[in-house]
Amino acid sequence: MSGLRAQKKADKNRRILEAATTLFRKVGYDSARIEDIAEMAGVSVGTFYNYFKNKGDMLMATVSMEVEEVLAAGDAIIARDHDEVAPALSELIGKYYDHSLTYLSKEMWRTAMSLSIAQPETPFSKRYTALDHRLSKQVCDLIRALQKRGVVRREVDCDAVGELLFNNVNMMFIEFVKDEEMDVDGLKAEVARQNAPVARLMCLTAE
Amino acid sequence: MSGLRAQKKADKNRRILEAATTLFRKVGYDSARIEDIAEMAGVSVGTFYNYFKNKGDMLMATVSMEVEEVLAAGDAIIARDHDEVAPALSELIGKYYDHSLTYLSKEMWRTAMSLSIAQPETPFSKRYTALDHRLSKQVCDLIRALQKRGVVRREVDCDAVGELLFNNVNMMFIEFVKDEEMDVDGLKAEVARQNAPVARLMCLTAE
DNA sequence: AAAAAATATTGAACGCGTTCATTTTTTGAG
DNA sequence: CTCAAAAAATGAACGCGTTCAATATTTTTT
Repeated sequence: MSGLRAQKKADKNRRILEAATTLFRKVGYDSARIEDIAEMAGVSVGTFYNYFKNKGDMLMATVSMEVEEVLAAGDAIIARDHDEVAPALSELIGKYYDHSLTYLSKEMWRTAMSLSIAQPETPFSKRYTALDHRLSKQVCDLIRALQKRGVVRREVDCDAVGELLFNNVNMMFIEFVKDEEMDVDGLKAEVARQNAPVARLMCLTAE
Repeated sequence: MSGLRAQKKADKNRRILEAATTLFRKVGYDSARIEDIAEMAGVSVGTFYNYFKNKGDMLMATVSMEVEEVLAAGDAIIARDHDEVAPALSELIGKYYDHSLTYLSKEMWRTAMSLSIAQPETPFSKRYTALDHRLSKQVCDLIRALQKRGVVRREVDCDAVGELLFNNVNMMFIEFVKDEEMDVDGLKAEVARQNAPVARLMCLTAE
């Protein structure tokens, strides 16, 4: 009979997570009170805190899901053969941006980023940072793949350029979520413009 | 005598600002309570809120001072003649980083950045973003100056490259303030490595 | 100078995330 | 089945940023 406790626990975990994501989407992260989440999940406030370290930790589940999916999609893009630098980059980056609002609103992204900067020692921040690094590495991998195919000059340091480009992608994403007016297409266009000179200079063909 | 009110006001403003910055430096931003700041300034909590919109707004004064100074120093660097791209970039960026901890601690930077992302509609965030854009523009100006001198290829889009490089500088600075272990020299070295390929490709001489 | 209007100060109260001592439920041994 | 120990649930209480109705002070009007 010893599965009872574990089963209840799993059930509550799921109910709380469901309630939280529902409320975050409905009223926004800030306006969703722990009390409301707990009530919707049918537990007390104290129980919420037995299951999650704090409110911010609830976001991480969603952020993780988002980024894991986009990483998988990115791998598929890298695996294909590309004959030009700029279009390959645009495709990968475009995938990041297109997918970004699938599970998270701009407000939720702002909160997640804000938390990861404000409290870098928390598990939340560390997981967030780790996901960022995997994305950065993926851009490096794309450049390297292009170099292997002879599309990118042999002497280029792929990691250096990849990190540079990704950091720009990331910073522009911050600008994007800070501005409710800005849409994904505008974002993609701006980043493509910023990438263009580097993409061009990296090419052998542009010689 | 109608100057009485204005004089009292200016005096209180100064006292509150002084108390806040003193406490921020002494015990950190989070641990400095409004109650303590108010007490040290010899006013009530309510009065604090008559002078400042909120706690975060107090940071902006310090951030502004910091960035204004660094912008002035940057202009002086750009005004000089540079014969190579990488060293010129390193000097400007190095100045940004070297100056960054003059008035603000890493924790204060984290708080400022975090606030500017979390609440983009506040005056705080808007002023912060404006300062960022001026810094970004300064990097663009440096590239343009190098291009005018014939050090950078004529066909390069200076704004595109400048924004790209600055966004990397900024993102790396976020990593820097998130990591209490990291020192300025390590930061500068990493950014120089990331810049190197782009700097090299931009050069005419590397042809 | 007194009264009225304008402006500034105040601190108790509020909202909400978080904690923790107490109570309730579950478990396994005898 | 009984009961003591372990685990989980609970909600009142706390901390701190922020608000606001009441009070005090300064300026203007007469």
